[in-house]
Amino acid sequence: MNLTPLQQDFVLHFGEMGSRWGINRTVGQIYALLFLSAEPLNADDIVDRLGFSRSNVSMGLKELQSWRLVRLKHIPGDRRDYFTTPEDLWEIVRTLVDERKKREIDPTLTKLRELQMQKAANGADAHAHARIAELAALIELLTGWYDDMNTLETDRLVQLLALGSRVLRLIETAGRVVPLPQAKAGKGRPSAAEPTDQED
Amino acid sequence: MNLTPLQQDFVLHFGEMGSRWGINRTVGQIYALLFLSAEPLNADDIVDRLGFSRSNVSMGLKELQSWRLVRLKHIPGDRRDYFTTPEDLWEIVRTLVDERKKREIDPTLTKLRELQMQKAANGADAHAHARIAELAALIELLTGWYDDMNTLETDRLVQLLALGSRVLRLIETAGRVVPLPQAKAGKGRPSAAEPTDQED
DNA sequence: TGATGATTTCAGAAATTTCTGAAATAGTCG
DNA sequence: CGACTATTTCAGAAATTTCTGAAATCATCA
Repeated sequence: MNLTPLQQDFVLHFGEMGSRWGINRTVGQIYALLFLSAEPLNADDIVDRLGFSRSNVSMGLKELQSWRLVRLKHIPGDRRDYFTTPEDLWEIVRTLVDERKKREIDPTLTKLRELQMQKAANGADAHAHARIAELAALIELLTGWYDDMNTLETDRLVQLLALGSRVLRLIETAGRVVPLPQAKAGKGRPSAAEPTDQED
Repeated sequence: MNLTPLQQDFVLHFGEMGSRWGINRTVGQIYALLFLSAEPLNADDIVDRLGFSRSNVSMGLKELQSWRLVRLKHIPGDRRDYFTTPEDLWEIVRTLVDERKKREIDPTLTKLRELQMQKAANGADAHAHARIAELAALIELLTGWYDDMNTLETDRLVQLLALGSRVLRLIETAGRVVPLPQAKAGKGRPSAAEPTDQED
C-alpha cells in the first residue's frame, strides 16, 4: 500500500464497514480511496495503492458505477479512465439513499401491494392482511416523505434538518394563523383524530 | 411448509430481501412469519412451518433478539419460549433504525473523529482531512436530526412526515412572527461548484 | 489494417457465510 | 436427585460470495 497513515486508516475502516452495509470489502476500500483522493485515479493507481488484482478493481468500479457513486473523467492525452467521487457530499448521500430505496424498499412495496390485491374470498388470513396493509401504509408514508424532501434544494434541506423537532413549535405558531391540514396516519393507533394545535 | 399462500408469498419475499439488507434468508423468513402470525410461535412451530433445522431456528431467533426485534412470551403451563413481533409497527421501525445506526453509523463517526484528531504536523493530507471533516459534519447533522425526531411521540412524528416539505411554507409563515434561528450547514458546498467534464 | 494498450469477462480457486446433526447444557417437575 | 424436555453450542458440510489470472474484447492510433 502506497498510502499515508490517515488514508490507510480510513480505507481499512470503510473496508470493514462495507460488509455491514451491503457492499464488500474491496468496493468499500476503493470508494474510500477515491473519496479522499484530491485528484482522479485510474484502475492501475487503485491496484497499486490497495493491492487487489486488476480484475477485482475492474469489477469493483463497475459495481460503484452501477450505484452511480463514481464519476468517470478523462485526462487529455491519456486513454485510461479516471474515477472520482462527486465533490458535493450531499449528492453522494442523495444517490446512496435513492439507490438503496430502489433496491431495498421499492420491490417490497410492490410485493405488498400485490399481496393486498389477492384478498382471500373468505375472511381467512384476516390478521395477516391487516398487518400487510399496515406495513404498506407505513412504507408509503416514509417513502412519500422522502420523495418530497428530496425535491428540496440542499440549503433548504440542511436548514430543516438543523431545526429538527423545533419545526413543531414553529408550525404551531403558524397554525394560529393558517389552518393546518390533517395528517393521515398509516393506520396509526386509533388515538389521534383531534386538533393539531395541542400543546405537550 | 404449513402456510397459506399469502403467508408463503410474504415469507419468501422477506427471505429474498433479507440478503439485500444485512440479514440472511433464514432470519428474514422467521421474522416475516412472526410478523404475520396472529399468535406467538415457539421454535418448533417455526421449524414446522419453514422447514429449517432446529438449530438454525435457534440461531435465527438469537439473532433477532440481539436486534431487539422480537418479544419473548410465556404461555402458562407451557415451558417453551414463544415469540412475537411488537404489535406497534412504529416500535419495530424505531428499533430497526436505532440498531442499524448503532452498528453501521456510530462506529464510523467514532473513527472519523479519531482521524480528525491525528492532525498531521505538516500540512500534508490537507484534502483528505477536509473531506473527513466534511463527512463527519454531515453525519453529525443527520444523526442529530434523527435523535431529535426520535424523541417525538409517534402521532407527532406521523404528522410531520405527512406534511413533508410543506413544513417549509408553514415555517416561513411563522418566520414573519418569530425570527428563525439560522441553520448551520455541514460545510455544505456553495451548491453549484465548477462544471465537470464527466460523461455517462 | 495491424499494433498497442486499456478494460472486461469468466471459469475456477479461495474465502466466507450459512446450515445441520449431534452432543452438551440448562431448566423443571415429581 | 433423576427423568424429562427445551435450548444452545459447535465442528464440519454445504452453499454462497469474493477474488484471481488468463483470455477475450474493445478502442485508438499509425
